[in-house]
Amino acid sequence: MKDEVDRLVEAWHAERPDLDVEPLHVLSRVSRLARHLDRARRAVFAAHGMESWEFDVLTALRRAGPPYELSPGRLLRATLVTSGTMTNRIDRLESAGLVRRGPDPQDKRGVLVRLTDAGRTRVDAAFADLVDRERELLGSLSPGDRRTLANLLRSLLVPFDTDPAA
Amino acid sequence: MKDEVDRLVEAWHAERPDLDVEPLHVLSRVSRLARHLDRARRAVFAAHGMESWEFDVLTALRRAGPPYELSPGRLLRATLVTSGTMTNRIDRLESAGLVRRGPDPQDKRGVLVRLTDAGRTRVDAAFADLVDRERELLGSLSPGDRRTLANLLRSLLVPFDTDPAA
DNA sequence: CTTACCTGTCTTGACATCGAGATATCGATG
DNA sequence: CATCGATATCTCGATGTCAAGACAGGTAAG
Repeated sequence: MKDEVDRLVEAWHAERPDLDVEPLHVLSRVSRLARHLDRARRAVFAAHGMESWEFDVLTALRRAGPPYELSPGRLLRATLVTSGTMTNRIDRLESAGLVRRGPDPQDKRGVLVRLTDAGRTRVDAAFADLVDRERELLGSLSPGDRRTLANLLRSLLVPFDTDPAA
Repeated sequence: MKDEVDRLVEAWHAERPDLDVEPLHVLSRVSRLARHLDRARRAVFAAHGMESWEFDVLTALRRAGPPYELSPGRLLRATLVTSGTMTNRIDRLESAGLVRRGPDPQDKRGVLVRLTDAGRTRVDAAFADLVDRERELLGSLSPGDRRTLANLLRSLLVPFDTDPAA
């Protein structure tokens, strides 16, 4: 069974036989799969009247555990967006009543963003549906394959997660 | 060795012990890796005075082989963007002299976008550097691991590439 | 205690993308 | 050959994101 990336690599091989394009087999698939995943997730969130970016921020707070509170700095590192983007996201989530901003008692420059009860209810429902949908998408893989895949991906990810300059 | 996703899964397990969050081990890694990859690619393209979106379009044309010509419709399906986005991209690439629009002799509704010589030179140089950089990023994996990883990713990708509704 | 640098958050301006709709043409059907 | 749905491309308005910089508060060294 071939996918689009197989066709892509064949085309490159024909056009640039001087190059070894083997890395594309892994990394182009990662990018394309991520793109498809985004769409699938968007569909799940839409059923909860939620956007992907809202989900990203709310889950980061939810994962933190009680009192569901993180600084904007920690949120932007958790979601891999810039500070300007995070300010904008928090503004809108606050308007929607899903989070609330408060001062950081330890650092007068700082702010703490806390999940409201309404926010927690919303994110819990959406997350449960998301995990279900993702399990479907993994349906073609055996449990052993899933572990193998996760381990291989981890070894690619570790350099990025340990060295922010990579 | 743990990565951010291991920490993420542990946090979810502590907060939502009622859910089986095992799918995240694979799919969250795919998304996060794709995000890091985007940044790495951006850095490579910047060395060629090129943006990621330019590269995406130009490589699609380059891969097509002589005469390096595709319709906007084929280009948008190859790059997974909407038609409005593709119109905008072609406009700017045409202004930059990297592609040229012409009529489709077979279909009066249609347009054919062709790579100029300048465009071909630019994309060939950037692509060679990109493959080199990607090979570095795969450095931690043995050739066998790379094949395994590529095969597992393919099996996740096939449903999307065969059934556009997925 | 004060100078100089670093950190955390927010502001601003530019811009690429999306989504819906408009227009023109194709192709199949009767 | 007329009709009608499908297809190809483009237009337009709204919006989320980024990059760079502003600003206030922290932090360490002299």
